Amino acid sequence: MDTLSGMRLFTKVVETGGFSAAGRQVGVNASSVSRQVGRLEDALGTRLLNRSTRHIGLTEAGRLYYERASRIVADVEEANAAVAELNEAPRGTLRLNAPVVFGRRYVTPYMREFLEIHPEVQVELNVTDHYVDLIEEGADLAIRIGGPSPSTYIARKLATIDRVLCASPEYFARHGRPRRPEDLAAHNCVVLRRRPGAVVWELIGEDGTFAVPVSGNFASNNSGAIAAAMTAGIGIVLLPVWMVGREIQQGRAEIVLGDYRAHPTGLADEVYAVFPHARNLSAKVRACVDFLARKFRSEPDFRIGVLLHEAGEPS
Amino acid sequence: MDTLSGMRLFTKVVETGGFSAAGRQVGVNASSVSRQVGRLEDALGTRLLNRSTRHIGLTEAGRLYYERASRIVADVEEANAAVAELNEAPRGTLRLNAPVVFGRRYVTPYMREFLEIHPEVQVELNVTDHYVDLIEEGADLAIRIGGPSPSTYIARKLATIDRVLCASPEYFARHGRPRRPEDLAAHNCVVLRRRPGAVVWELIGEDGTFAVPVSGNFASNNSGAIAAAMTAGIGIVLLPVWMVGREIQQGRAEIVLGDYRAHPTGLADEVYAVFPHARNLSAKVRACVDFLARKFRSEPDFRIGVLLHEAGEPS
DNA sequence: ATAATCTTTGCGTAAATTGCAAAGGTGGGA
DNA sequence: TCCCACCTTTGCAATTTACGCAAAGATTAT
Repeated sequence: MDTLSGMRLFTKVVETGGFSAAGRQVGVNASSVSRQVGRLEDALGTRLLNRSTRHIGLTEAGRLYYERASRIVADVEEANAAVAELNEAPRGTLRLNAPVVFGRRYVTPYMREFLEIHPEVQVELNVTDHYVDLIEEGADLAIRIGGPSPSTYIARKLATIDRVLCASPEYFARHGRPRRPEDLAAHNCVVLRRRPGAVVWELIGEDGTFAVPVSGNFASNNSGAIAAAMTAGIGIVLLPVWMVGREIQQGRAEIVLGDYRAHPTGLADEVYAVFPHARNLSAKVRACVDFLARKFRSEPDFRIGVLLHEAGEPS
Repeated sequence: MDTLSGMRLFTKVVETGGFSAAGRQVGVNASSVSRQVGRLEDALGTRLLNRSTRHIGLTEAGRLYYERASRIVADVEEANAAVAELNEAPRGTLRLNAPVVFGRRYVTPYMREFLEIHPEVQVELNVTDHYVDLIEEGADLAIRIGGPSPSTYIARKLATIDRVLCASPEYFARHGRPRRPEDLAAHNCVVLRRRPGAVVWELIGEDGTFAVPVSGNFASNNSGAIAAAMTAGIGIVLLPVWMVGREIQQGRAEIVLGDYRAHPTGLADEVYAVFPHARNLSAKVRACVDFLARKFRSEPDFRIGVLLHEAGEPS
């Protein structure tokens, strides 16, 4: 039986001085009140109320129980209110995980505005490139690039980031520029490879989609290393624009095949917010996810457009 | 839904670190635990636990709620224990009502032993001959003589008190003694009369039952006044032995027709314990009622025997 | 790789609860 | 003094709710 409901009704009966009055105030039939209080009494093994048709009197046990019950009922309501209040608006500590480089560039800077919008939120940002289990870590939210996440979690895509083909001017000076997607097969391509196997770059242009098997004498599972290899002149890379934008603007890298777009692979060009289950999602997590999604949608660093204009190539 | 049960299970889950473990400890199916906690979360509108198949993690709201919930659960158990403790043995304040004279003679004196037997009981004795409503008065128990009680209450008969026919020696000297029940009709009988109407004394003897209409030039609704009238020599009375025992022993009254017993009328010769409803009767009330019933059963003042022996009449 | 364990959900049955109506009873007003 | 309004309780039928079992989906340890 529902002890708490019985306690609530019991206190109401005591306060209103009758079963009918209590029922009217709570909005249930008087018979329900009678039965619930009766059940409570049976569960306690004691009579709490002495009833006559006209008056209600508290037993000694009833007096004893009433004081405790009314406090308990109040405590429950307070607990509910506390939880509700916590979630009616973003509030509390948000434990956030993000990759090192991406986080430093595109999460931390935005947090200033997020904290201004939600003054009752405290952010605890944990940057790491290692995979951490959200629940074990006690984290609320993780920003992840690429990889799939266990089905225990919800992954919401925050952004798809354009990737560009580029290499250093030095490389192009020595090996020439590819003019068509197929040309890439003959170039030294520096690929991001997380697990053994062939790598295929899929390029989409006005003249169709091209899947080009690429290879080279350098590969890595870390896109930062790929970028460094590109800067070092090792070969052509296909990287998210934010990773190579600065090099391009500074002339240390040049875009090729700018008319083509890379087909998203989910390896390095999709940004996800990962958090435990969507049902009853806390307001702070929802707010942060929405905030980042909005910001990332208009983040110029994720789009190739600007770079092409600056580089002088037609989009 | 049963909020309290949900809270209890939620705290158990937190403490045991899993739904299955909690279920095993409480003795319910793990699915029930899952659903109850889920219902609680839905009711609160917040997720309390982050679950993976292996680990359980508290949400911030969960942490907040856990502290309150565990305290509430403990409070409820304490409240239940307090009430149970109050009733596992006679304990607490017993508010007792009794008639003035009868109470002074046969209740108060016994209370000393009762209080020694039940050291945790405090008795608050209210003596009055007025009818008081138990519930309005806040009383637990009333000792009543005779009268019926409203059906709201339980009336348990504690004793039936023998009544004796007697008058003062002076009266007998002037009017003679009745030898047969029928003789009473010719005597001046002092009757207890609560409402208008004829009074009939029913006497039961070895030779049969006799219903004798009696009358006289003095009547009252108060048995003390009847006794006083008898002592004053006004006439013959039919009174409970305890009211006239002393007078008989001191020779100020003499028994007649001692071989006959009065049929109980419920006017002055039945002692009741009256208390609200028997279900979930508190231990202190039960103890007191049982105690008085036991005492009254062996109370010599209620039996005619001793008086007859002392008076020299055969029983 | 396999087995064991954990959470969740579908499903059928069992139990509990609710509102309505009637009964039994009390107190105030005419 | 009688009558009426109101109170509490209980029977009854219908609805809602809860429970256990079994299976699914998934992860960890052997």
